[in-house]
Amino acid sequence: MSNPLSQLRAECRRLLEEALKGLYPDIELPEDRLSRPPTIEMGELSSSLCLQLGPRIGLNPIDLAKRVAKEINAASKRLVASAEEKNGYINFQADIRNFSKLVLEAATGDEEYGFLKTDSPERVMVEHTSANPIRPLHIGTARNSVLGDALARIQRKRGHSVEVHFYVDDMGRQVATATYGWRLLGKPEPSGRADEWFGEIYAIVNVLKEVKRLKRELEEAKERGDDERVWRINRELDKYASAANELRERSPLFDELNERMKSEPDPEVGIMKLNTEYERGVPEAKRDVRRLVEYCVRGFEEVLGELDIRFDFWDYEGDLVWSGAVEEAIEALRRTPYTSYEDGALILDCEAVARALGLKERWGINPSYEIPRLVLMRADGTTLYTPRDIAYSIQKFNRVDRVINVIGCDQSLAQLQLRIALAAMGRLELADRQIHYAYEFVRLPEVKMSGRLGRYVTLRELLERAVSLAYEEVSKRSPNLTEDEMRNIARRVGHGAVKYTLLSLDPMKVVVFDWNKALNFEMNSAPFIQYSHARACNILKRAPSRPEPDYSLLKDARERELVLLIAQFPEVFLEACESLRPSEISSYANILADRFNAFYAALPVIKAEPPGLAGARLMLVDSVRIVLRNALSVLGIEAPERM
RNA sequence: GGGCCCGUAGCCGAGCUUGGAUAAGGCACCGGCCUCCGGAGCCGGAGAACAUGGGUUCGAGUCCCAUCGGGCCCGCCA
Repeated sequence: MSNPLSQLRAECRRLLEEALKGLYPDIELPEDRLSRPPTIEMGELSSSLCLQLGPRIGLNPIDLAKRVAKEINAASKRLVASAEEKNGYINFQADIRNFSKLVLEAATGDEEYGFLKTDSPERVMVEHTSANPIRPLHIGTARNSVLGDALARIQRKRGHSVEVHFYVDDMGRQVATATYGWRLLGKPEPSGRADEWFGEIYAIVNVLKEVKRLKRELEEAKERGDDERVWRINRELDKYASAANELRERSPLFDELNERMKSEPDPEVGIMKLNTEYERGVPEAKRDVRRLVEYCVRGFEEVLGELDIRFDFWDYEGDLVWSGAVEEAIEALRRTPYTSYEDGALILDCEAVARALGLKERWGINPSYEIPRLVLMRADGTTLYTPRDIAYSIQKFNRVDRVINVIGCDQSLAQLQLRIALAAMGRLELADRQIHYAYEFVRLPEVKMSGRLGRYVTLRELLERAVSLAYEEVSKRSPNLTEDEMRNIARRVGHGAVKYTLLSLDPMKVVVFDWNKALNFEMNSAPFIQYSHARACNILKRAPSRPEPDYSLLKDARERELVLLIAQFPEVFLEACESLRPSEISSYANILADRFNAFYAALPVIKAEPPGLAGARLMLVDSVRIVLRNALSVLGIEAPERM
């Protein structure tokens, strides 16, 4: 397992130290992360050490740098060829032969090049997606899935033992609403995609129910002559009426549900009753709700499976309640000094916990911020979402050492309260080892996406469009492929494009969804990187032989740039892993593909003369191939050899 | 009202964790490139008071404070 750039770094560092200590024996050397100079012509690595040290020892930084460079050039070196002062920096030029040999042999000698293994493997859990079952997966939840999947893959490649969990939210009113509607219809088998079919039922019932409620409130407001309220309710009503129209047009279930709900006295009450029965474990409620949820969950499994995103466990919230785990957690909290009863409900004073245990300081929370209290149990004894999640967290740590929860940033407070509850129970160490990996939402250009109103671009729709677009391209560009091959490549390219688009953005930035951007197959996209990979494969396939490489001939700036980039990959992987940022890898892969294309256009490989140069360039191409493939694979994106 | 996050060319966006040289790319726009390994490509051009105002520093897109604009949260919802 090699990290060639770290070897170059170590040598530069040693040369710097020796030179400085030789000149100024008493000098103290600060940390200096050698960085890359602006252009490769200036060298492979550079140090700004003299800029820092110069003023400290009363010397012009440029003079100091010049002296140090001179010392370094006189010393004996292996990977470094020379050092040069420029603007107070010391720029190191790598020894082309030794460094290229080291890098290219490391990359081509290891199919797993770049995936540096940890010395201390841990058990890591990634919980991701965990979308509400009655809402089909859409482009917003896809961001969660793709990020979670990439994080899990990265941790796994790092050598941790990773398990991926989906938390199935079967307890909510939303699921009860869908089940209520399904029962009204006489519980027919779903037609078509189960998750989308139930999603429609949910949206329809919800919208009809809200319309009914608003109409009633409107009458009351009119009677009271509350004009402002009448106006507000009318506005709300408009919103639901237009959503109802959209649903009526889209779904054949609308009219039937509308008809049946008319004879229902109060759907709200029916839904609440079902919800309570489910929590208590009443057999009929359990049977119907579970069946519906399992249909939906299988739908999720299928779409995500298409994207090669898989889960090791599907954890049902209901099971936590029925097993007594939730009750146990609440009971443990009740025995702490931080809870009290208010109107019969059990309350956790989060602010008191934070103060008593110094949590604000520990977790960098603004000291003047007063953390809102958390209701642990309703007056009627039924449970709530966050307390159930507390019980879930405790269970998680029975299995693993570290937890990454990929959950929308709207859950930040709930996730904080959860960790505070863990701390209150004396499990501070668990709270510290649980990360809320937050991400922002994907918005549609005009309206906000809303499952409640049935407004979303489903993930399936997105994937289908991406794949069909990719198919068009493939059939145009590679008409000699068989139908099967074209379909297969279109799938990998289309899915790659969607994943890359979601991964390459900063998770904390709000995304406005745009078909053109999501289906961009040009620069800075998965297809662009995949295409570069296919080109590399093609050269290797066409090369009649592999001449003995003469690495000293890789003198062109484009070649040096590629060698350096390849050397960098292990560090990029490590950084992406430690900082939990898959976009490090996607942007790196894009740059590597970009530079490879420049190299490809300018310099011949197979026909390069002399043969030693052809051999060295073939090693370079093979290294690029391996690194591009590995970078994509750790993001969950495939790299076809042809496209 | 309080808290968290975001604000970089017409548009999209990297860089901010760990301050350092000329602020990367892409789209759109303009001009070139298939006698040579795949044009989903390459080369060149034009386009930026890094939201605003202070501060720290030899040095700030990056750190600190304030202001403005946008998103999210502050439920006995999930």
